[in-house]
Amino acid sequence: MFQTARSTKVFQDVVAQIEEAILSGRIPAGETLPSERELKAMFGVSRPTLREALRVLEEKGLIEIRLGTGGGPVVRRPDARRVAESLGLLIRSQRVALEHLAEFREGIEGRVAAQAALRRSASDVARLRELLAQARSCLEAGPGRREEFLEADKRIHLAIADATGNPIYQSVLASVHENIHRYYERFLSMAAPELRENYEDLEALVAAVAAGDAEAARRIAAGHVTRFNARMQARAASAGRTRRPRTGRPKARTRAALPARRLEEPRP
Amino acid sequence: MFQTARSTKVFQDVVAQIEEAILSGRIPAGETLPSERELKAMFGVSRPTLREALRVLEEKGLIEIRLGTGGGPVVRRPDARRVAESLGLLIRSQRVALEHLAEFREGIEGRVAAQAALRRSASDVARLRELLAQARSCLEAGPGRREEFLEADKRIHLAIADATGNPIYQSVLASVHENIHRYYERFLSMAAPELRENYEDLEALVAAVAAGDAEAARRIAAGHVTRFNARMQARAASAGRTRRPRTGRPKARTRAALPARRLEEPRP
DNA sequence: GACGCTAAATGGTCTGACCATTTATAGCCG
DNA sequence: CGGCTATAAATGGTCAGACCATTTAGCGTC
Repeated sequence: MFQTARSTKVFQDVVAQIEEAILSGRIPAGETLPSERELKAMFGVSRPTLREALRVLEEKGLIEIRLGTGGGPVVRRPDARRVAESLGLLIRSQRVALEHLAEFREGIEGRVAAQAALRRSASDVARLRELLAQARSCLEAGPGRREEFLEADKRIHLAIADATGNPIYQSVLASVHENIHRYYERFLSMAAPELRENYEDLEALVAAVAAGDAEAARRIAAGHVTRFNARMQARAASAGRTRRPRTGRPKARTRAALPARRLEEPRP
Repeated sequence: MFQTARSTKVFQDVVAQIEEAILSGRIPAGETLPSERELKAMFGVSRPTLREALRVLEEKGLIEIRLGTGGGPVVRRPDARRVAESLGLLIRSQRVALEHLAEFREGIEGRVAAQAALRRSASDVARLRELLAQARSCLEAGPGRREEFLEADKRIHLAIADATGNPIYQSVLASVHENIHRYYERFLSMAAPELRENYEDLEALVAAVAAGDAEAARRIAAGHVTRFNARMQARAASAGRTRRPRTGRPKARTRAALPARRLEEPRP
């Protein structure tokens, strides 16, 4: 029923103590922790052990390690990137198909647009218009800047999420877009008429958000995403079967032969 | 514009290579990687360096390290726990307020319920009814099992997310519930009438999902969550100001004095 | 055949040294 | 006197080899 209370691993104890000190606010963001040599003495552990602990804290986004004189472990405030990264890992580990991502996005973008319309500030609107202008110039520049257009499209969606003022929307939507663009790029449409239609959606969307018309923003965003997904899924279908998520967990316990070996030159 | 391509840190290179091997599927989940001593030879690095890399991979949820003979680094499939944890870190570091979490949940639960209604299988329905019965018995047992009732409530929501068949809904909703219960537990209502109302919502929700009535499911779920949030926020307000997220980033660069020092006995 | 013990494989930790990077500072030159 | 440069010091990054702790597989005994 219960696990052994005290962890047997020293580095976990170090992680826990430093994490607690950071999360409790005893060590504020921006503060530099003592150097590794000092910390090792404070905790009574060896340097490799301490470094494992620092690596874990770094991976959690709680500290950032700077080199050189005056460097050291600096306390950070965790941001949305960690959430996006772990969500991305989940998606990449082949448990999430394109349809899942698309469906999820459809569910969320409308809501985000509506909230953004209710809360947008003047600077949000200015930023959106600026991005829209960028997108337009990319579009009119022809095929050479189509990649850039898709990037601007993404930025507009993320700027709308920012306008909601809700960091959860920001990180979740960032994760979704990040993963759509990274792993399904080959299915994004580059045909001119479709890109133009896309652009017109965005223009209407920004207008609705700027006007504070939540219902219109919701409707336009939902329609935009639905069409976008339909096109992408059509291309995915014609390009062959989309990989389906696997189920179950293999129980094999053989040793894996790690294929690549790029770092094989030992130092003299 | 560009960063130096090759990372200067050896352990990052090791992380990247193993991560790529795992995510590309070359090493499937369940497989055990070579032992540390073998890996260190394969990559041409020292053991501490290799171990830092393994710690990072473990923290990412990509491997799990087992002790003893036949142990070693075992490839895992990342699950929602990492997402929930990083979201929790975001919340605990005071950048996410209760309102943000509540708002996000309101946006997603209706959609989840509707999708579940469209796709639920017989076994999903059976599981929901079972959980509902548990919740009811907890409710009728009186105050002593109210914690348990809230737990059952959570499980019902997660079971509905399971029924959608979309792993993104599952992990995102799991993360939200996890964090609501961990960090806002003191604001959850324990009053009998409210719990009963909660239960009745759930009963109606399960009925709608079972009947395949997506629109009803959506409406009931949305209302349920809205009421739940309103109650929780009322309690939070009366218990004092909800902590607001801070903005900006302190730039102070002094050395922090780490207060605690529990591991101070050096080994003999 | 069931049980317990032993040994081997594996991760966990320590020590101390040296290398690489960054920045502060002192000194030089204009 | 001011600005630039070279040097040194502080700090993280890496290495090497050793020993301890834990777990399991395999063997032997009952």
